[in-house]
Amino acid sequence: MTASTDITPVPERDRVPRYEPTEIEPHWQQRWDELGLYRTDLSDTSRPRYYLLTMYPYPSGDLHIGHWYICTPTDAIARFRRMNGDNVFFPIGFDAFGLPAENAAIKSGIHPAVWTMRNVENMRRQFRTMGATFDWDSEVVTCLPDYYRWNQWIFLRFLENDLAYRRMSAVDWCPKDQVVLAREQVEGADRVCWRCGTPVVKRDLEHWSFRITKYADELLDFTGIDWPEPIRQMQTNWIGRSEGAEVVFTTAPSDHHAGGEELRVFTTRPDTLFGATFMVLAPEHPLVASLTAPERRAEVEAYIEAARRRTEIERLSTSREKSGVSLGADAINPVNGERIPIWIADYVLSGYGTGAIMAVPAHDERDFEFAKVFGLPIVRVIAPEGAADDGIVAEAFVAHTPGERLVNSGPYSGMPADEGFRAIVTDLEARGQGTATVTYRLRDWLVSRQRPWGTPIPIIYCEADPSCGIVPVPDDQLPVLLPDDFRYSPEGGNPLEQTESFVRTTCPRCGGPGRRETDTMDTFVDSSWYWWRYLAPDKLDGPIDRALDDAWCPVDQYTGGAEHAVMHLLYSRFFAKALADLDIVTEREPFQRLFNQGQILGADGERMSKSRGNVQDPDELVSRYGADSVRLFLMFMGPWDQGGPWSPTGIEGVHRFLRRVWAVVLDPTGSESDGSTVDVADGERQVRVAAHRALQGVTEDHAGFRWNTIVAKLMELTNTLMRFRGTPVAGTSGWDEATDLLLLMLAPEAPHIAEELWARRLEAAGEPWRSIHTQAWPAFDPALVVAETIELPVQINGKLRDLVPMAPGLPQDEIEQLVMARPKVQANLEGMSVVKVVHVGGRLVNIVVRPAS
RNA sequence: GCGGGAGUGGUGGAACGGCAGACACGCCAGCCUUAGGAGCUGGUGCCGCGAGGCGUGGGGGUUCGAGUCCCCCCUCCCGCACCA
Repeated sequence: MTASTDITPVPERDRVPRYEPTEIEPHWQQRWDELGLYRTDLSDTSRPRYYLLTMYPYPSGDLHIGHWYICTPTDAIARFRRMNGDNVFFPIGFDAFGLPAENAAIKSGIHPAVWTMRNVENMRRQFRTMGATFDWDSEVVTCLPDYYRWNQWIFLRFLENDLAYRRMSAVDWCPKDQVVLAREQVEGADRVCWRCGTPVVKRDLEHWSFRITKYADELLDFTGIDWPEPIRQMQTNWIGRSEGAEVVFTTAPSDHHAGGEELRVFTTRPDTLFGATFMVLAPEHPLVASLTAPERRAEVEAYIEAARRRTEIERLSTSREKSGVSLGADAINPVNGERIPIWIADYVLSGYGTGAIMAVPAHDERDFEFAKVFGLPIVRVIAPEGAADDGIVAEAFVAHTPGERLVNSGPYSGMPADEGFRAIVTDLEARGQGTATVTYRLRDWLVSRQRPWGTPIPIIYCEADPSCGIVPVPDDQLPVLLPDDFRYSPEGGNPLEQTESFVRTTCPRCGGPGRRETDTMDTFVDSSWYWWRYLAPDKLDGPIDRALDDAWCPVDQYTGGAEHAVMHLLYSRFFAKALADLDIVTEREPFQRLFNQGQILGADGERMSKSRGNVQDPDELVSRYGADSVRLFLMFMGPWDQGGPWSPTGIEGVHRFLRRVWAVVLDPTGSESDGSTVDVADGERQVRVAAHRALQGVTEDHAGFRWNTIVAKLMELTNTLMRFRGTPVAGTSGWDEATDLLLLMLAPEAPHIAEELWARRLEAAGEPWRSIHTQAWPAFDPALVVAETIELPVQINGKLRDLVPMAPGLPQDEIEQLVMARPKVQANLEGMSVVKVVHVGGRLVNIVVRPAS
């Protein structure tokens, strides 16, 4: 009371609170949640629908920065679409079956279900800190029976419609642990089991498969969907359609072999049939054993054994020297009756085509190399126009050229290659020795997994009556539940096999004893239809609500990692087509528009994984800088489809930016000005122009998800506002307009700070609160974005020489007059004669000159 | 190896075939502050005192003009069918 004069009055502007993201962010997250701002009314048809889907995560335990990189820009899309008037549905869930839970179970004895659900709990909590607008009411968790029973239901429908079937397939097998190994569980160049170091072998097992190849041609057709070209190309190459012919060779009789067996080969070049100088079978080909001459048996068997240890990637490598073994038997070429030797080689795969090829070394690079290594004959049968046929073939002639003709091809010699192709196939067909055929590289989808943590395949093997055989579990007995008591035994194998309570059952057909199928489904089955389940996660009488499917699908926008370019995205397309044929859904393509963002790698440039110890924990960044800064930083890093190594350098920059936004909005009169006087009207115009130009750019950038340039434009606008902060411009309505636009533009990307500042401005203006996230996206004023004067770049011979200020839109002759009058231009034209002057739409002038003679 | 993508300052990156380096990080200088891992102002591709020259992984080409289009090569990333 007495010493009041000693107290320095606190200046007005010091009362502006600091930007404390950790205080405002949880507040708004809670508020949005309470208001149900992002719970989507799926029955609302008054607004255009926008189904925004992002690839659901595996519940590994903790969210890492990669999840933020996928989810937070996607959330910005959701918020932007809402501001543009759409009814946005943006769900999330968990891809909850998979290997890591099994590994944890083996290591610590925790049941995979317990481990998984604990992780789900934790990740739900972490997801909330993103400030993302997920509709949690629609969540699905695929390891829960409510979800996986419908995998089983769909499997049974596939089975009924011949889309699911059993076949033999080779898998990587650890002989010691008695388990099938995933590719990532096979380590090193010597291919040993990750757990025990035992060399891995290939083993043939009976497997369930889905008949995706039935849809191969339809999957090649991307009409009507808006997908990135590289992804379409990768899928197209993966499907690998090739047109050609299946040609029937016959085995020739020999001492050890009676002959007369059919040997079918697939070739894309039946026109080269006369150039086939040997034949190559895959080492796994069923006729190998009977064709092998006794004296060659030891060598052949050793080669087969070696091939079975190789990966497909190795076998197809073109950099490896070709290897192979002759069987000591011949085949007869159906076009000319010639005998050619039969070899086996690992570059021929049993799963592609017929597992056998006719080798035409003159016209196939691999066959050419093989022939060189083993000294086999090379006969040219296609000659480019005008080529001298000297009989020497220096390299395989593969490319098609106009005017190429068949040579050395009996009656077909002289024909153009494409005509020869057709003639040979027609003649073979007439004699029953060949047919025109289309082959695909795509193989049917092997869905069986010999693992305990997946959807049980709903099949029972009857042990009482052989006529029952393989019996599907009736729908009313679904779900086939996973046992909650299985144990990993030290002997290995699939624990389900050892769980009597699971395996022992009764045959649904005869009531006798039966064994359950212990294979579970590939987790890609779960992820091939989950977006439909989001629409009705609690539906009890079927997997998919048809009315909601019709109202909301296909998904308008799908976002997720490019590492899923082929498999997940192809399987999902297959499901849409198969389910449409079964009349379960309507649309045949699941995702209208696709965007694949890049991957965030560890600081070491390697894929982030716990085992590498290069995982970036976002929680730490959030507690230090706030979610908005982390979101903005991830968006600012670079193009979204690029990804890159993680480096926190630079997060300070976006954080500083948000602090400047805070200061500019809450404290526009703060005295950071340099004191020079400004023209208020001009300044007001400048901030309005800056705001509307930013708005134009930001709106455009949103269409292409160019977050980095959006953030840069908002920074530029803020920098402009900073220049006028503390000047009378800050009190004008133009300033207010610019700050409002800044906040509205910032709202999708940095939702908390935008909401907080918006609320404070409303409060200061005495208006009732309304969320910035329900405001309409503003429209820019076209009159403000056109330039009043321009500086026209002038080039001489393509090199920049001058910038000429002028009004925009002048006619070419006036521009030329102004340009030619410039001293710099004159100086550069000294001793030159002008060849021509190129005008580029009033944006640039290039004067082409050469030395005057 | 095959298929797809990417290489731009010290760093992340920007740039309808038309002013290379926007916007940031970092660094340098100055200001402000009792203080700063705070804030503000200015500078910053390389060579050169300068005029100017050189510059987008390397080499060729198309074009009045190329980071951008075409061909060859190098490096890195993603996928290759049981990781998800």
